[in-house]
Amino acid sequence: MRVRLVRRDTDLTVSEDQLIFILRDSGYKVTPQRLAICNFVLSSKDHPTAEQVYSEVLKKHPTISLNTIYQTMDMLKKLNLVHELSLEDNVSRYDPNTSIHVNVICQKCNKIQDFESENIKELWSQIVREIDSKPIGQRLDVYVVCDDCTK
Amino acid sequence: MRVRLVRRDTDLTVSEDQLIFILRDSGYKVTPQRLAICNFVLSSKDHPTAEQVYSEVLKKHPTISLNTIYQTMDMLKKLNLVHELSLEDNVSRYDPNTSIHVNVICQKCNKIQDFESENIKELWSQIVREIDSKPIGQRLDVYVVCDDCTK
DNA sequence: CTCCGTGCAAATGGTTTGCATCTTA
DNA sequence: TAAGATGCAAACCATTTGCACGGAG
Repeated sequence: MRVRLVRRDTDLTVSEDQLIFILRDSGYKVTPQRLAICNFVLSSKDHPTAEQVYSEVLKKHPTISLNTIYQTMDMLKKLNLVHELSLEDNVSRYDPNTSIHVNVICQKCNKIQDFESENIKELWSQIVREIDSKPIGQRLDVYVVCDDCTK
Repeated sequence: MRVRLVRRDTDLTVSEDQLIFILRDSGYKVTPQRLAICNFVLSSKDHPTAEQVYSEVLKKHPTISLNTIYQTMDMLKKLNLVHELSLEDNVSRYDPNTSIHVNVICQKCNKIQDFESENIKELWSQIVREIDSKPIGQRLDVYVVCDDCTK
């Protein structure tokens, strides 16, 4: 029997109030730019690159710079609110899904889809148990050719 | 009970004769530079960067260029004799172990250790079975702080 | 008022490209 | 001898750095 898998349909995004608390609590200042970047990235169902975050946030903040994007992504990484995925093109994607899941990545177009399930988490924990080390994170990729690219 | 895990102690490296056959068979010409690069990378227990391959091969081929390293690594990728691992520093490492295994990666120094076992392969195949796609590859990372960096 | 964040510009550095020369088959 | 490989140099481009100004606390 095949388990039906859904892609992250539960919304794991923190609310803006929660976010503001986390930032202040960690010693980061709350600025309109940071909020705009965080709102976009943390609610994204995609895995945007810095450039994609930039062009999106640019709509509301016409003077924002890529520098600020990178700094904010660093902050989000430190707060463990996003994971960074470096693909073979050596461009980083940012994933707001920080729970254990599988990235299904198209080898042609680099599109990424997340899959998670309790069963995957259980099986992965068995794998980790075999390895004699204290894991502080993981990355599980499956490479495919997606439907669009198969055509 | 903990399964004892060893790092790739079986030598999976193809012999030079096999390699030469594979290259010719795939339409690639056999050159001294290619053989030197392949010999080093394919027998490496490490996960060298292009720069590291370069400085190693430079000892025997003082005029070799980075260009040739990159081209040869592309060839090895196409022949599925190495996997490319892009880490968060956006520098590619090359892994001659192309069977299913876990990369144990130190977050501080980026050192990589491979772990493989039959049990891991079995558990991973169960995870893949859950995902409705035809995998053409995978990448399993566990992030740790290695012993050296803990000190 | 102080420190941190922002944004502009310049620098960095891994990787790619163009091209003339050389080598393999 | 023709197609492909090499090596030099220049280009590329994602990311980082330096720094003066501005806004948050």
